[in-house]
Amino acid sequence: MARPRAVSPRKQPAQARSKATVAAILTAAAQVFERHGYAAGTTDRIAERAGVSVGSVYQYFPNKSAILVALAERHMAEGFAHVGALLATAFSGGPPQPDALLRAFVDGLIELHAREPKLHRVIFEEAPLPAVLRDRLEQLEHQLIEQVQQLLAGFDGLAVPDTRAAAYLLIHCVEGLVHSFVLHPPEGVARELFVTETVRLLHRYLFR
Amino acid sequence: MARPRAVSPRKQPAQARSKATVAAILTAAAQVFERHGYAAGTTDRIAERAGVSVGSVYQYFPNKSAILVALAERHMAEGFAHVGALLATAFSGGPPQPDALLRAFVDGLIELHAREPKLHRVIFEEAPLPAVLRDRLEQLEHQLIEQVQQLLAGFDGLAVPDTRAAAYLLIHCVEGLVHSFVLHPPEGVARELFVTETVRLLHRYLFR
DNA sequence: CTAATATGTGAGCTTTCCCTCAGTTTCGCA
DNA sequence: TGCGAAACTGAGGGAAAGCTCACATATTAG
Repeated sequence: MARPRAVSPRKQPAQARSKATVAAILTAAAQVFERHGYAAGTTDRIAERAGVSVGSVYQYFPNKSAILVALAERHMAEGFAHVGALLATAFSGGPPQPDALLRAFVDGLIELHAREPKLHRVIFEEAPLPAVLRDRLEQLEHQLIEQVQQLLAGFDGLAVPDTRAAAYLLIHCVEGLVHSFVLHPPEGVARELFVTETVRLLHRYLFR
Repeated sequence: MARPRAVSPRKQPAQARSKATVAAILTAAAQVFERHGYAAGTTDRIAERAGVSVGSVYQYFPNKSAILVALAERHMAEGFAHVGALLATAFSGGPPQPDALLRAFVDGLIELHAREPKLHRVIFEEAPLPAVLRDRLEQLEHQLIEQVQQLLAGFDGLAVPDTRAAAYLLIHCVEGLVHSFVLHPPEGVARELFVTETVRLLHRYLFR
């Protein structure tokens, strides 16, 4: 198990064929990582699942870690697109009711996690992400908190002493709840009930 | 990297010397897993750090996974003892005020996570725990939910429609929040503020 | 003191896995 | 159709990690 060396430049896919190969590799990698985790998700297995030889994998990815990074970037891009679209909808009819917004947020996060739940876990919990990505994630979280904070500041009837702390709690509370809910679906708590209760929790925390 | 084979029986430490060895191995393993993670926490490194040879490690643990399991069991035992003592204190002067109880709960969980935060992460997120332990954990979670549910049912002024759902939300919300807080300490949200706000969140969710 | 047992050692066997590269096939184009 | 470039192949090199075992040392019992 050689340590990943300095990232060497790799070919960019030019022909349609090679683009399909890269796509197949990423899809396969997602499946393999989901099933086996990162450590046991070998590049040979990824290649096999993609219907391609190992050599082809290393034509486009300098090492195994790069595959994970590409996957993480794709996952995050999809996530932001999804949530963005959702918020756009919520805002489409003028400033939305807080409850509608909260519900959209919770629902969106569930969809997001439910999309590739195990992969999400591998990316954000199990695998050793390069420092670059870790930093980027942290930065994104800061931005998110800032945005939520400003959103909160625009609401009437707010009952929190510190909007920054409130934004922090809000985000991590929802993230934690949804994460648990998707990864270990509880008995006796259906999705509808879960969402309703989560929204109620947030509402009562935020508003008087 | 050989796959862990069927667990073979190992010696139990009999003399004082070997008990010390086992203790040293566990301590070393905790440190090594904290620093390097599970996959990169090699048995050679653990042995070196413990000041013993690899052979000694394999006298008492059939494989690397068994070391993690022992560590997990110790971690969990300490955790339950800690929380148990804390709740006992909270109940020592008759039935406690909900807020005092919630605060004790949140504080206790923070202490618990802050004790060995990285090891906690390795055990519960990164490493592939054997199915047996996974099951036991799930069972413990069920019990915890049940207990919290009964505790809730004894309170006056409850404002939740479904105590089981409320217990579920309560536990996972706190767990998620504390987990984030300890592992990625936020800027601008001190511990005191964090605890106060978390308690407030829980209180407002639960009570009218 | 001596024998029996418990504990400890560490070189190295075996397996696994990342990754390379010499050679082959396919594609785009004139 | 033929040629250069792009894409692909897969056996195997090299290195790391889990684990063993023949041997050495410490402890205890009689």
